[in-house]
Order: sequence, then structure tokens, then C-alpha cells
Amino acid sequence: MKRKRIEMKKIDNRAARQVTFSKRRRGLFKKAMELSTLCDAEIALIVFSSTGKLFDYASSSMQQVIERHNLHSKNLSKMDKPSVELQRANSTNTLLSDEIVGKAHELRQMKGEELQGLNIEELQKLEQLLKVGLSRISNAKGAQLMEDNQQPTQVS
Amino acid sequence: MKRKRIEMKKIDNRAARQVTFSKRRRGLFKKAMELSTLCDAEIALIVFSSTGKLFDYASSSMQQVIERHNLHSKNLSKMDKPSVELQRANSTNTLLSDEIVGKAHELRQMKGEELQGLNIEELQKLEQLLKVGLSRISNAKGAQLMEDNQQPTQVS
DNA sequence: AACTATTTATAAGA
DNA sequence: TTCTTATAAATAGTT
Repeated sequence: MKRKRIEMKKIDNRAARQVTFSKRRRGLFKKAMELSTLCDAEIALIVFSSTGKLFDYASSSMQQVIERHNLHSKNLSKMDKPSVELQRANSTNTLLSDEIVGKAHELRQMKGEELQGLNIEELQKLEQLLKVGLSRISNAKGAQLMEDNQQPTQVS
Repeated sequence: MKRKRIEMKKIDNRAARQVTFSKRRRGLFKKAMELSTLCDAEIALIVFSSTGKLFDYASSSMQQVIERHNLHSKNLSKMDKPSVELQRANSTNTLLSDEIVGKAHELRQMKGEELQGLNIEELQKLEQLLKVGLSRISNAKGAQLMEDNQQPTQVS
């Protein structure tokens, strides 16, 4: 039987690759779930086989993990524009609904209505976002008052 | 030394949980990369530690895998919809798109990126909204710092 | 961070 | 695909 360690490159033989994929995929998902359970981690795992079949797992919900990931990796300025991909994928409404759910969630976060689950770092990012917004609004008010030299409205 | 198999539930001890997280996280990411290499699979893995730190991996790009996932998790059965159904779906899509545009606009306003056309009163309302949001976030930060009164453990 | 006894994953064969 | 088993790999408990 003499097993040996396998070389870390794509397995050429199709059948062998498929068998290895099945075994290792199981192992990988098991490990992901264990890590989530043991260490209270939030995890999402997406796997496409070479034949295009999808396998996925999320410790909470895929949407939630992806959103949280976006909050971290973003490019805070492009999160609020309908994505190019989204416009292209307009053929069904599922994606659109997801996007609405996501944006509604982002809005609630900006309003401070749904902050649970965010850590300090994330809260600070949000705070920064709001502060920038506030200063822009303040500038806009100033500019408008200058133009409106007829009757200065009361400002807060 | 007598190691025994560990119980599959959240590890109570903070330090032990942190150590296990580090070890298993490494293992999990290694396995994910190996599966991708050996079996030519497209993989995305997102992990948030219990302290909110992000770790991620994507065999291609995160955006690409997430998009592909979105494509899979929705239709498949909607491709061969009767035309009436299709029309209904399309009009729904239009409504949903409008809603997204609206929410995106609202988000940009909150960020102060699109304030043209707003008068003083509107700017003040917006400002008020942001101030309320800021104070809630500030409270949340305070609450979280209180919770974290156990000494922050060092992570690798 | 490093060590090692054990457990766990899995390559190869059936 | 499932199972078996020898072996490689991961890791729990410890230093």
C-alpha cells in the first residue's frame, strides 16, 4: 500500500482528481465548522469544483458574512453605488433583493440603528464615515447661506 | 502529556480559544489552498475571529468568487420561465432597481457626496440624522469597551 | 513560539 | 461511491 506524500500541484488524472476533491472538500468543510464552533468565529466558505459544482457554508448567513467582509475590505466609496456586476445581472430579482437588504442594512448602520455585532474597529470606520459626511454637509450649508444673502435662516 | 480529543463546543477559556484559533485557522487556510491547487477548484474563505479580526483567501479574487456564488445561489430554475412570469419578474426587477437607486442615493447623501439641490432645511435634517447616528455609534463603542475589560490578548 | 503524543485526515487500494 | 488501512498531517496539551 505504501502511501507517499503527494506533490502539491494539480492532479492530472481526472478521476483521481475528482476522488481527492470529494475527500478533501469534506475535510475542509468539517474543519471550517469546527473552527467556527470551537472559537466562536464567523466563517464563510465557497467552493466550486473544477466541473463548476457549488459547495458552500456560512456559520451565520452568507449575506451577512459577505457584507461584513465588504465593510472591512472596502473602498468605502464604491459600496453605495449599484455595482457594475449588479446591473449586468439584472435578469432575476434575487440579487437585487440581496442588494436592497444590504443597502438597507448599511443605512441602518449609518443611522446607528443596527450596530450589534460590530467591533471597535468597525464602529470607528462607521464613525469616520459619518464625520466626513457631517463636515461636507456643514460646508454645503455654509455655501448656501452665502448665496442666500436675502434672509439668513437659522442654523444649528 | 496524555492528549485527549476535545469537546466540539465553544472553548470557554479566552486564551486557550485564541491559541486554538490561531493554530486551526492556519490549518484551515492551508487546506483551502491545497484543495484549490490539487483539484483546480475556485475557493473563497472568509474568517472573522471572535475579536473581529478578518482573515480571508480567494483562489482567484474575492469579488469574482462572490459573484459566481450569487449566480449559482439564485436562479437555475428561473431560466426557463414562461414569458408571463418572465415579464412579471422583469417588472419586479425594475421596481427593485429603483429601490436600489434610491437607497444608494440616500447613502451618498448621508456621506455628503451628493448634496446639490438640497435646501437649508433639508441639509439640517440630514445633519440631525448623522448626529443621532454618531451618538449611537459613540454609545456602542463605549459599551463595547466596557465589555472588553478583560485584558486584550495578543494575537499573531 | 516550540515540542511531541495523539488524534485526525487522507492516499491508495479494494 | 463507500470502506479499509497505512501513513501523512494537524493539533491539544505542555514547556
